[in-house]
Amino acid sequence: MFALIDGNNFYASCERVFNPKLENVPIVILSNNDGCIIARSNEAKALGIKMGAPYYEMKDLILKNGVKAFSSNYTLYGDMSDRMMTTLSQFSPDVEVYSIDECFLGMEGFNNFNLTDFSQIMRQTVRQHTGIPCCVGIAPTKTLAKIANRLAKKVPSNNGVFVIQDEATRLHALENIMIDDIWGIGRKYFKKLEAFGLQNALQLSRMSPEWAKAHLGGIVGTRLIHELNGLSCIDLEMVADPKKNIAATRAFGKVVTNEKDISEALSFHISRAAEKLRKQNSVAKIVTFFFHSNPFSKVYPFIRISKSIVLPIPTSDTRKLNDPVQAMFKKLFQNGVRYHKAGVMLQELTSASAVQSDLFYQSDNEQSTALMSVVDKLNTQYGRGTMQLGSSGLTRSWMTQANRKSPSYTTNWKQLLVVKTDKDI
DNA sequence: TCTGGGGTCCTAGGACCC
DNA sequence: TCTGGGGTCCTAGGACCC
Repeated sequence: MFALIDGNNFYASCERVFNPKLENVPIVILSNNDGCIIARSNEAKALGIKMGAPYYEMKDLILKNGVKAFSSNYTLYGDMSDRMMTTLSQFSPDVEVYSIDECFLGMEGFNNFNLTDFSQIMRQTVRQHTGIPCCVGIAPTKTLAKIANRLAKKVPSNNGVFVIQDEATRLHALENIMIDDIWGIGRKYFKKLEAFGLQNALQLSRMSPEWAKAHLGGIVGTRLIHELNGLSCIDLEMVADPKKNIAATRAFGKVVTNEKDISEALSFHISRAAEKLRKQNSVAKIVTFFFHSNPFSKVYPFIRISKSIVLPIPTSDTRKLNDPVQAMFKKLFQNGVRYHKAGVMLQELTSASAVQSDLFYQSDNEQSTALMSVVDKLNTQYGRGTMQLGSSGLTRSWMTQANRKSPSYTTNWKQLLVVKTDKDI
């Protein structure tokens, strides 16, 4: 059996933990650059504010209804996530942190437990330790656990918990889940399945694995049918594999036209990506950079420039990643374009401890490794950007907008919550 | 005016090997 | 007239997830 625990409206709930005035008030969280709506409280959902919608399209609705909008505060959400996962790991030795707000627990050996009561205890403990409300779904496969979680959340009488333990419950659950609510069915497959006359998960579960193989992406579809029928095909992944790609990309806070700004942005993004790279103790063989104009513009043409550079020897040294990119960038930059976004991707990552040496080029030497390690330590201790490449710039007029960000209550001494007594008021 | 960022896995087809 | 069997690697593209 698998349990899936999922924080309710996670980002919105994180904001509420430190600002109780937001309780029962509609709130939305905006994407980077305050562009799109990426999380909503139940009240905001009820107003018809759509997930992923551009903020400006929803602005009227938001102002009219007193909806509070926040820039995303990933420092806060990441730390709250850690707290939630730490709390949950007390309940089972087998933990898979699936995303910032979700975690699977292995329920092997819990046969003699009343799983519904157990789930309620988990919910209460997470709420007490972190302030985050969550729901629990338990079932014999991960896909069914996802479905159980959905029903725990959707049907109020379930009190935030749903357990699929017997055949009758499984059939009942499947019948009450629409096709597009199934884990692994996205927009395209939804359309396709609809065309076959399929509406709910029960109908899909009765299709043959061969049919699924032909119509739902081969092995993926086959697995999905089995999972719906209670045959577990997707294991718990308790140890996160190192990333195979690392990216750092951002839209600019305003239209950028000049070479220097984009050069700075690329240097800045390379520094961020290299930091992530070193954190997982990897080195990169390929660095790709790109910059482009606004793909949504109806007035200006979409222009995208990108280039992949194969490094002579894999590295995690920010300078060795940045230098060739800057050199190539100078050759590729085009004047007269209204640029919107830039980014870098690191690819073909391998372990830093197993770098193949080269007859002509030296791998990262001791000085290089030592320098990067000092940079990382200083930036951890004294804050991001304490040490940086000069080429990342200082004023950064191109920087992403975040005009509605709440304080980093749990990770920054200067932004701690201040509790006022009656006297203060 | 204004539209995010970061990932994964799978398949098909081509080129090539013995 | 008649032309095998088994495999790898790479890339582009398509789908999905949060």
